[in-house]
Amino acid sequence: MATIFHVAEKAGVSITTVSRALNGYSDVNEDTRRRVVEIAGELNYYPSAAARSLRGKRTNTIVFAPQVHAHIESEPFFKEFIGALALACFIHDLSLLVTVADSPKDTRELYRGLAGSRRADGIILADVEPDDERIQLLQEIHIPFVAFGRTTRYGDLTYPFVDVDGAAGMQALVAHLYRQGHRRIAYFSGPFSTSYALHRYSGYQQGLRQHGLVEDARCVVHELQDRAETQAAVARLFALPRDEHPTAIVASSDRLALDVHYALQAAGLSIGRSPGQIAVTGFDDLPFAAYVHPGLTTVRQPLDATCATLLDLLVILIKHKSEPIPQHAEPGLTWLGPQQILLVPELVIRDSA
Amino acid sequence: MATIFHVAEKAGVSITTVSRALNGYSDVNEDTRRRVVEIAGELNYYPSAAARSLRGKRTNTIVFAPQVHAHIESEPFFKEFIGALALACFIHDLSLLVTVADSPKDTRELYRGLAGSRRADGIILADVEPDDERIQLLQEIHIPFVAFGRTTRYGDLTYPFVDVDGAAGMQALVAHLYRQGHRRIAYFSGPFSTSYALHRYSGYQQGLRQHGLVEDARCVVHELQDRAETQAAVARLFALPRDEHPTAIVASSDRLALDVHYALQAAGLSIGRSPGQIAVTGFDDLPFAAYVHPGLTTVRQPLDATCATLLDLLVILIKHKSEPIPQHAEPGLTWLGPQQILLVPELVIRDSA
DNA sequence: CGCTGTATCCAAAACGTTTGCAGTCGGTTT
DNA sequence: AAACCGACTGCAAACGTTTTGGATACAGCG
Repeated sequence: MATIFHVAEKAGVSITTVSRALNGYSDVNEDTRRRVVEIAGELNYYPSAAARSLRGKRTNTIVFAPQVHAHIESEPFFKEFIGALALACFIHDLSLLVTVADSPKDTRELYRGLAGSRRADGIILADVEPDDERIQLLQEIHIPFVAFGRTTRYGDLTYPFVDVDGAAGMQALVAHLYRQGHRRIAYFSGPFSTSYALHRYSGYQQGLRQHGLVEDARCVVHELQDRAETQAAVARLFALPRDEHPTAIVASSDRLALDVHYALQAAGLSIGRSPGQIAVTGFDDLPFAAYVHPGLTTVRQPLDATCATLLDLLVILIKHKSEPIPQHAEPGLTWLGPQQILLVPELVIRDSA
Repeated sequence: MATIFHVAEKAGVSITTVSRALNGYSDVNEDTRRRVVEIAGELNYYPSAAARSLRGKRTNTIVFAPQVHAHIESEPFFKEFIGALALACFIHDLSLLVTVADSPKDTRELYRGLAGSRRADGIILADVEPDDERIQLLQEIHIPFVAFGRTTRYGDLTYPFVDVDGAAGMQALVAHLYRQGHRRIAYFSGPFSTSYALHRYSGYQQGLRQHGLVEDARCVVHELQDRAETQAAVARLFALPRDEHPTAIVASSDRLALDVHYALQAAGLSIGRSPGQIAVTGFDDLPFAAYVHPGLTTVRQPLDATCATLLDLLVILIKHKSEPIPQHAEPGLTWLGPQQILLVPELVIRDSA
């Protein structure tokens, strides 16, 4: 395997010159550089990542370290997320390390190990919980990180995050349903152990208020875990007096919406936007939201933009360490704090509502 | 940040002893070891990954390097795959690097760079094409790798792979349909640019032959790309004379099956196992196969077993470099060659067939 | 008392880079 | 003529480990 020595020898220069030539320093003769570059190519030379990160203090690697098994609810979305993140990393010329740990204890240990072994320059967090202890841990450890999602008490703490405005998305959804004539809108939510579930629910509530509707406790179901529970909840809904049946069901995620979808179809109810049909909506715009019939009306999380923003922020953090961050304005993007960005999602109207 | 020197100093021993104590060598006093371990803990010491892999020749990292954008067809499955792979890596105590490249040219460069920079000990390939040039490249480069999937001419070449027996899966599916009374079984396939599509198709053909059925060219559609094409193909199927309508449609993947599902529902046709309904089957058992109504009958790719096997094989390859590989027998697992393993998939019967 | 064996420990080399500092060599300024 | 400058180039240190090949001390043995 070729090292910098081989290149230096063959080019008849010192390793210093090879290094400088390859790294684009200005103090090397243009002819020399060309020769070095050519020979490096011939020899198939690539600098050793290990040596490089040992010497310089950078690994050019970031790690995506989700809590797996935390909530099955969010799994399908995070698989999508990884894909988008990998692509964004490629664009930023970064390597992406993916780690998972089973238990919270493992997670703590994992993060410490990651930081301690200097395996990565920064961490991307996801699946943030309402009062997520990992954030404090990472701040103590002193490793650059950006979270995808907020704790609910983000007012107190300042830590960098990017989030999609779940409340705004839900409001848009409710507004859409209201325009379509719906007045009895049910809400199904997954567990409140992730913060986005809370934000989305509060968006639903705000949406109702904005249109003068009142929340009907019998039509709001929380902490839904699996399909059986969802099916039972749907059954309860339609066991209400006929004139109190909801005409639309808003679900806190696409996965849950698909469960609702299934339950309605299994119950022989028709889904859609026409009168007499039940409207169903989701959140996330997973690829499979378009695969059911009728297609699921939902809110698209701007995955590519989210990942790009996450990385932008993280890269800045890594570079500046603790210097202040420049805040530039951009459309579709709100700065909540110095390192806190909110992205607005987009309504995707299909046939289910 | 604590280094081995700090630990050594505080423990009053040399760095050699610290290293050996922490790595479980036998020639260090048990008392000393305990003290070292304790102090390492206090100091939050973790060995530098860079230094370690610079010195020892191992990174304890493997890289998953799929060809992205090659075929959208296979995307959803590979997102699932990453998740399973990450978990398997965690179990093997390996780090997982995920890289993607857009173009084949980038891919070549990416692989060379990966090997040249010694960033990882081995590579996991996926999405193997019928005549995949990457395999030759990797053999030239001389980096341990295992492919998930086969080239179609795997007879000639010997390279390590793990694959799920698509042909066997399809045969099981056809047999199941035959038992259910189906005699006119259509086949829809995605592009033949991936080898598994070929294997699955040949399994379908074998399945027909085994039951004395003959392939009807009008009922076999290849190279289906998007939903519009699928919808058109379904329409053509049911434009045939009534008594020549297929009673079942076998799709080469779940994704495609869901398109068929959608097309049938949109055409007002009923899907299911009862007489008069159209049966639909898929392949992969994506999570969403269970989310449509009726649930999709399909063939489950044993994802966890696949990833575990891939890693087992790769780890052996890394350790032995070029020594012969021990071949141990196990249920549900066939050795095609010295480093070539075939896993048998499992039929998952739901309500769509 | 010297020799061998065992249990423990350590110094130093090596891994492949990047970079601070110092050198060389023409040409230009004072 | 001396001093200086700019453009290049090279030496050697440093990054944090693991490992090789001893050292040291102490016990048992003849």
